[in-house]
Amino acid sequence: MNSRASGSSGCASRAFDRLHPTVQRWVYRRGWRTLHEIQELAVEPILNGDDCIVAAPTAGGKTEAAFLPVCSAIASAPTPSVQALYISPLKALINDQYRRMEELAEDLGLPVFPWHGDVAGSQKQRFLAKPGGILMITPESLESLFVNRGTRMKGLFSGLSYVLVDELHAFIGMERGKQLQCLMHRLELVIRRRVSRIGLSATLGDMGLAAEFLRPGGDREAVRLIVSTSAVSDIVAQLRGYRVSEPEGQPPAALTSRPGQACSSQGGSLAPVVEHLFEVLRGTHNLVFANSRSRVEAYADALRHLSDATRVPNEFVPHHGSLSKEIREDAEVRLQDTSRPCTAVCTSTLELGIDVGDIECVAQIGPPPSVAAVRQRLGRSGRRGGRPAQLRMYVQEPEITPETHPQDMIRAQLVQSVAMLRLLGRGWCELPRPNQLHLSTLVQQVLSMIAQFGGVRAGDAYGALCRSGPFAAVSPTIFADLLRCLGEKDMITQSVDEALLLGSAGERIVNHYSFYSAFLTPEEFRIECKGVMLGSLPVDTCLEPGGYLIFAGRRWVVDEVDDKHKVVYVQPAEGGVIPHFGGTGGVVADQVREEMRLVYEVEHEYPYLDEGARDLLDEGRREYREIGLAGRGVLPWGASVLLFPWVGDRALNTLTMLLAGRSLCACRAGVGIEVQRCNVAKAARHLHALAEAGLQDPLEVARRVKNKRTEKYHWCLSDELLTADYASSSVDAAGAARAVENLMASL
DNA sequence: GGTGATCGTGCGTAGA
Repeated sequence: MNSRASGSSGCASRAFDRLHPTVQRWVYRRGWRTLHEIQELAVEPILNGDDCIVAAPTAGGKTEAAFLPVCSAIASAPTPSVQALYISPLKALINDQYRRMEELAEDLGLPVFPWHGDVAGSQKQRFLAKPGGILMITPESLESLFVNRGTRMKGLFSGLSYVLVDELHAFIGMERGKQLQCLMHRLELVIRRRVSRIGLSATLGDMGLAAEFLRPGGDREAVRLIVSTSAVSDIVAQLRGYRVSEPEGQPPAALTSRPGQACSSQGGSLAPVVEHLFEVLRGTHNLVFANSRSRVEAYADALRHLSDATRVPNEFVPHHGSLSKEIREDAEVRLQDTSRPCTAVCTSTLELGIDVGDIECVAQIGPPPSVAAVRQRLGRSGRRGGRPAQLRMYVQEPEITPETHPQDMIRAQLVQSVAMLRLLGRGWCELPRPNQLHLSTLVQQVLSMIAQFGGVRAGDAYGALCRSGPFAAVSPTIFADLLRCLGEKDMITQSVDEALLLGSAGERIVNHYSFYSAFLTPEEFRIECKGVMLGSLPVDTCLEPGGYLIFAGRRWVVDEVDDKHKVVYVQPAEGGVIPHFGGTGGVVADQVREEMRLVYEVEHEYPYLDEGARDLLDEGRREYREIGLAGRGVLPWGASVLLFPWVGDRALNTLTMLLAGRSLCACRAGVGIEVQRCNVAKAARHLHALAEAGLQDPLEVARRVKNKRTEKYHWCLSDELLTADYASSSVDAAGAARAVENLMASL
């Protein structure tokens, strides 16, 4: 934290005066001359006990903005129970905040307890023996307290005054976010009163939605929005375009090589981008976001190879979620070490949480997954000294041949990147989808409530979780159906006095520690070399003894595969294949596709494009016109018809399902839909019929989808409930209707 | 004969 540059004498201000004298002294001792704007603004509403959202750029002093008034309030009225509960999505963040809070809390005589999976049992016992002050915890550990200390919850939290949620945006719209809302609500139910909630966030697309998330069903206006008005530093962006012989979307598994040979990625499609990264990033500290773990491995390997070939020390390290904790921490330490340059090639692991030090430049390879992600990633650069944030984007498009599909000819990846930069410039970013049922998480919460109380009446569970709780979108009928399903799977039983109890399957699940998380993690192999754990790979990866592997930025040969213990033993080698990590595609928003159409149709120059990118954009626009897309969305293509309605992925998928439901051979093709064995007249007839039929029932659409089991407790649900859950999360009937309208208008 | 394809997060207790 820097000292504030200000000429004012001391910190005197109305807000400062309201802080506890010990907190004031702590602020003086840090050498701060003034409070940050956000800290000034937060004091009053937090001391009033209002629900608040504190939004400010990274390193903008948000944590102090919340903790200075919170500590002031609770230090004046000590109780023998937790007074402030801090909830974080990351263990690393808890460790970080604990270190930052320790001294202030000690001055105030407030105990602070970190509590997560890596915290020693003895420390947890100390808290349970003498609870008080501030508890810093993950949602999963809080869930474990409800399950294992159900009867003690009231005593532990009876004096609770504040709940703080860090990185609020990381929860909104996720299963974990629904779980968090339940935990906050169940805490209030157990102590029988409202507790002030404070959400901390850097990136929020819509403050109203964030307010609704923080206090679901409450009055949005009652949530105080405390937003920093300090200018976000300027962005210096460059978008470079490349033509490659293989499409960028090529499965990375194709990047293979034999021992002694460079990976084909070296001479192939990665080469120009790798050479440019090598040239401009060496000598400084940077982050390169490569979108997938396979690509992180491919680029880290190629950059290491180029360093070796030019006989310079390698400055490039990989960082992603499948690498071991040790390898990731090594990369983090190297990144923070100012004495020697380092560039991390990473996935979204380095997007939030961990302090990455002073970053010169953020590079993005391929179109970013969302505008929100670019915003978050950019926040990692130009943090100090008011320098503008530096963004370098790289897009690779395939050479056009007679076989090239129109979806590649219009250079959609490049145009999507431009569209996203335009939206970023306007301050827009994606919103989570509201009103999702989240039935998998509801299953978890029902089981957790039974464990908490040793049994619960169905009506009480419905009241707590749905009627007055965060599952307001769940009707009594759906809830009753869900309980019936749980009964059939022996997850729950009903006692003679009608209380719900855990069944034998339910007992087994609730009593295992894996119960506490709301999300699912696939089974994995551990990758080990000479007793050192390198990381993990999904079990469906084909690994055979003698096979080569690129992992953790190095090359290996497989020694032995231990199927029983799920371990793969490897040794250093010269050859390698980029492994496949699995995963399903992301969701592009409606606004991004609409913006793409504008980029095609409005001849605007973008000064941040390099020659290659300008060339590709010109070519994309020319092809867009030549294949007849200007003002038109239905095109003949050989024996097929292509549809380009310029809507987001949910709407596009819904329309594809509706067309398939009319016995058409429809499938997604890039940013559009391909209908095989079809002509324009036939497509027009079907579109007309869909327009006539009006808005489709999302349940009818979802019913036809086969693989709907995607979340943790989906296996407990009936087809009908799965269908309802899928419809609420993935079907966009209104969007599909809009898509049909767009296409009809262009006919 | 075949095919596409994001990431990330988390974890008790009792007993030896």
